[in-house]
This record gives sequence, structure tokens and C-alpha cells, in this order.
Amino acid sequence: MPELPEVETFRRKFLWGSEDEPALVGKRILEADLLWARTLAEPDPTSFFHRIKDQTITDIDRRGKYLLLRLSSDVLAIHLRMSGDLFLEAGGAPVGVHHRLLLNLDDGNRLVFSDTRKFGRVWLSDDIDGLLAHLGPEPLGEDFRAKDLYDRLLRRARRIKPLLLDQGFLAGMGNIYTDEALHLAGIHPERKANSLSWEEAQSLWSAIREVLAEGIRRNGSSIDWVYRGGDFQNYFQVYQRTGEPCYRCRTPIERIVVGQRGTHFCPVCQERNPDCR
DNA sequence: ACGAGCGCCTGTCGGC
DNA sequence: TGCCGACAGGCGCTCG
Repeated sequence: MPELPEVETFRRKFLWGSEDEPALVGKRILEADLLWARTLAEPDPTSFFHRIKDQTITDIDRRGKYLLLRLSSDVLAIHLRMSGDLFLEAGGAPVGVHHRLLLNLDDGNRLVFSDTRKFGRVWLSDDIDGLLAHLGPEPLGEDFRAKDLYDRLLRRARRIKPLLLDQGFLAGMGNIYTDEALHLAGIHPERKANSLSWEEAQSLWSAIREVLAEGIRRNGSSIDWVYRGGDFQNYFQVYQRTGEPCYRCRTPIERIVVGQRGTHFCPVCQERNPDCR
């Protein structure tokens, strides 16, 4: 499910708390309950249960699409992949069919990792830098400049869309925000990365930051039954708008498959250049 | 280096 | 109604 803005929304929710949910920082984990073995990527279950017990949540960070619960002496990294969800509920509530990991807290609540499709993963690690070493730059980071993006684009012959989805190239973009950013920048998803001009790279850089920032401002996108609370789906320009008119030029939005991912774009605003083949 | 295919999973939807 | 394929916000792997 979530891309960077949805994970950031979870981070803020759990860091700051809300009217109906307390903040997580300061809570102590009494015990963990693993309901689907493969959800736990590392370490082995026995070590996991032993190590996580009695650790206190000290801070919550995000890196790309990873949510990082900083504990007393480890980090619990959570990746929600396609259908993962996180929420608090009363410790004695019945266990839902899609609950995969429960963390029982000292305030009587439990933090639930729920995941219909079972693709999500959690890691308990004391070497979080090693775990995240494969990730590219943080697109909203202050040190990520248009020139950095341009330099990286020039070294790649790949098509721009699969490249933006590559977490080693840039951390946090997923299918929705990539389609939206390419449309905002007026760049065809099959353009070769190293064919972009400096001006196009600058447009892309600001489009990426704009759609991600707007996604965060709208608390993410809610689609289907997964993820609730966000409303960025009401502001999509191309994603899941196949056949509907482009808001800029009224041309029907097209859907193609690029790198095995459904891809939505406006054939007029995102002109197909010769290098697209 | 790149792209395609597939595995991992469950659920929904549209067509026949 | 029931079945069957396509599709879904992700990513790691192999192979050519």
C-alpha cells in the first residue's frame, strides 16, 4: 500500500498521537505475538521475542518507505509493502484475521501490524544503517538538490519510470506518486533517464517534491479497502483516471504497462520523444 | 546495466 | 450463479 507520504502519515500519527490515540513514544513493549511467521524478516522468532520484551519506544523516524520505531537498544523497522496497516487497539480485543504481529504495550493497548497480502516485513536490528544502506537519497531531504537528481539521471540508460520506482535510485516513490510526478513535470514515463535535459530534470525534481509534499499534507491516499484517512486520491491528475480527460488539456488519460506496472499519463502533456522508441 | 518473468499472497471486479 | 482472468499502492530473485 503505502508510499512515502502514507508512511510519513503513520509516523506523525504515532509520534504526535491524536484525540483518540495516544502517542507511542514512552510506551514499553511487554510482549510480542507473531501470527504469520514470514512477517518477521529478522532475527529468528526466539531472539525477537526475547530481545523486544521490555524495550521502550523512544522515537519514530522514517527512511524511504520504512517506518523506524526506535527502541531502547534496537530499531524495529517496518515495511508495509502492498497491504500493510498499523493501528492501536485494546489489548483484549479479538484478534483480526489479517493481524500478523501484535506488540502489547504497558498502557493496555496493543500496536497491530495487519497485512492482508502478507508481503509486509519487520526487522529488529541494532544495525539499522546496514539494513537501509541500499536506499537512494531521501527526495524531501534538504540536501537533495535538482543537480543531484540530474547527475544521477545522466548515469542511467533506463526508462525514467522504472528508475524512479527503484528504491536504490531514490527512496520512497511508488506507483501513484511516480505517475503523478511525471505528469506534473510533463515527462513521458518511457523517456530514457539520460535523455532528460537540465531543465527537464529541474522540473522533475520540483514535481517529485511537490506531489510528495502534497500527499503528506493530505495525509496520504486512500484507495479501496486499504488505508483510511487520507484524501490525496481526490487530487490525482492521472493515476486511475484512464479514459478521463486531462485536467490541463482535456485529452483522455492513457494507461500502458511499463516495467510490469500500470502507468497512467497524458499523451499530449507528456509527449513521447524519439528516444522512447 | 537493463528488462522480463515470476514468486510471494489475498481480495475485488468484470466478462462470459 | 459460478468460474476465470486481470489487476492491485512492493520488492527480491533469476535469467538472457
